[in-house]
Amino acid sequence: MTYDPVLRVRRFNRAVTSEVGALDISFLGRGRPLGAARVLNSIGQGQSDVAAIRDCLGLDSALMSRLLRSLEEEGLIETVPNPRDARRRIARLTETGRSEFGAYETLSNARAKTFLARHPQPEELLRAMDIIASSLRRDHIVLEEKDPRHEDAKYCLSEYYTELASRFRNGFDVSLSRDPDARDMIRPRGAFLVAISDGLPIGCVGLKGSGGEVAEIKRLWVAPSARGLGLAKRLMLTAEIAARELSIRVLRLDTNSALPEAQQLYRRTGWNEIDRFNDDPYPDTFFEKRL
Amino acid sequence: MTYDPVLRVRRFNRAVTSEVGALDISFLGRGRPLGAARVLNSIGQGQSDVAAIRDCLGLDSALMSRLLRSLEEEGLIETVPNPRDARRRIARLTETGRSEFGAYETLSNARAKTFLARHPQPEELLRAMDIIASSLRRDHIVLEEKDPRHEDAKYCLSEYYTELASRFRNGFDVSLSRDPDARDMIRPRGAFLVAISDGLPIGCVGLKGSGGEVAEIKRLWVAPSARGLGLAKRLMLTAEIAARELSIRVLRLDTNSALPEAQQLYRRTGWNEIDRFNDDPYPDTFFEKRL
DNA sequence: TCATTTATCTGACTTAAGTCAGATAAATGA
DNA sequence: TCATTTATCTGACTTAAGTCAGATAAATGA
Repeated sequence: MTYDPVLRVRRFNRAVTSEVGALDISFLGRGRPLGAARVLNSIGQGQSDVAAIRDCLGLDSALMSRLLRSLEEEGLIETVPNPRDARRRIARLTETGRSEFGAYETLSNARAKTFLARHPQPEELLRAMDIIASSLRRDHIVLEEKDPRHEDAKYCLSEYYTELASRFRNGFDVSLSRDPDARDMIRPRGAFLVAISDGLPIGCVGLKGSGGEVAEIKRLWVAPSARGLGLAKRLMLTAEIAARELSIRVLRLDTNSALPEAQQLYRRTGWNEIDRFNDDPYPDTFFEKRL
Repeated sequence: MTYDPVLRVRRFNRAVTSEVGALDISFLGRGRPLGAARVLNSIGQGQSDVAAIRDCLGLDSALMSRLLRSLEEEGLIETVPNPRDARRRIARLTETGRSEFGAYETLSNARAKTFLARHPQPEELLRAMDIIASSLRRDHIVLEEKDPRHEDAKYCLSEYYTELASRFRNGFDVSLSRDPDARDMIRPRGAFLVAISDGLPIGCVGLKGSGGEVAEIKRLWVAPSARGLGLAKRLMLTAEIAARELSIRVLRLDTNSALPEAQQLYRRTGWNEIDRFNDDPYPDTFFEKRL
């Protein structure tokens, strides 16, 4: 029996909007109207092209111009013409602007911390928040190629190992598995992709090359909060594109029947089951795909 | 390994606020400023005391007065002095106002439906929304005494049976259990409490009386989305208060060791284990509490 | 009884946000 | 080359929201 979904969505909306004081990135308390604070924040976040900021905040050009002037008068930003198109302007923080932006960041972080501290079961709440954020912003998930020793990659891998440990009947110990050398997953031999959603790493895949025409797909993982969004498929296809760029002709992978949804994905996307091709203790099923 | 919770909360905030067009109960598209629409909505929702509306929407009295005038001029509401205090006023919808309020409701429902339809895995998303709404609004959960045959009570009971079926080794069939007569859970013999959070039933408990000094606690259930908020304890204590009002001196209950968190609650709140007092096939542990 | 408090209302403001027309200067493309 | 397009800016507005002081009438309580 399912309670009316429409009622549940509206209840969520009411809860979120009524707690807006705690949730909203509201730029109160620093004596500056919201509009100006939002522009300052965009610039601090790394956006510099005036037209891009205007677009992304949905501001009218007249309003945008005035907000920039007011931030300039406060000494927080400076604008210079774009050297490649003198009609356009580039905005950047001054030293004062940087410290003011930092103050907003500190305030936002503190607010998020207080918010969590006020709630029992913060871990449960966070998991739910992750699901909602990943789903709402699913069209803004970006795949970035990173060094497998990068912080975000290491986070994904550690989550991946934890998940294998909980799903394999006899657990999982990475030291018993053939852990690929990081250099085999960096160009020109291979690649390592991390899916980032609004700053949070939510998935990864490794392309482990050997220098030859055959490479392996390793470490395909999608965060529980981001499942069902088609992300695994996207990671695999992006890894295939990277493989083609590296002149790789044949891809192989090993997997375990304790991960049926992964096998289903491979079968549906042109992979064929082949004989065992290594003596790693964990996998029991092997696939190949010719590019 | 846990990713920085502060980053995750802020990511959620960005996602929710950037999707505000889909989420916010924004009163656009009916040619009326937000302030007036919010007041109309409050009145439509059943609030009538002007001061109460002002308080709950956080409006200044001057602003409130003007918003009421503008709604009156549109012919949507009428205000009359409160008969018990002629300084206060009571606002209510006119016929036109009722249909205009209905239009907002239809719009909000349609928007919620469209929102869900746009997302893959809506059930997963709804579960996460329930968790967040219950947690954010945990101080606004109300316990209401209802007829166990009421829609909300029936929903809670059906969820309760589903949960028992999944947690008991051999499933659960309510027809094999001693299902209490509804009249035994209605005053003056007993009571049935439903916990409502912003319109959604999220928990229940039954007090099954016999007309004598001994009564039973039955059907204690808390929705998965509302666990960890202390709701079970609150339901139990409220049931005890009802029992005292009905001159009940001894409470009994039966439970199953497949529900360890329930047993833990009973032991921590003054219940003592006793011998089996019925031949119901499901319970294996029995408790008593003297009031 | 009567000073004080309370709820609502009115007038006269301010502030933030936003709109619209038109100016200016640079880039674009037939 | 030169009409057209584009990005930004300025002036002159409007609208929504909100503030503050004071008025009015009813309720409250020593």
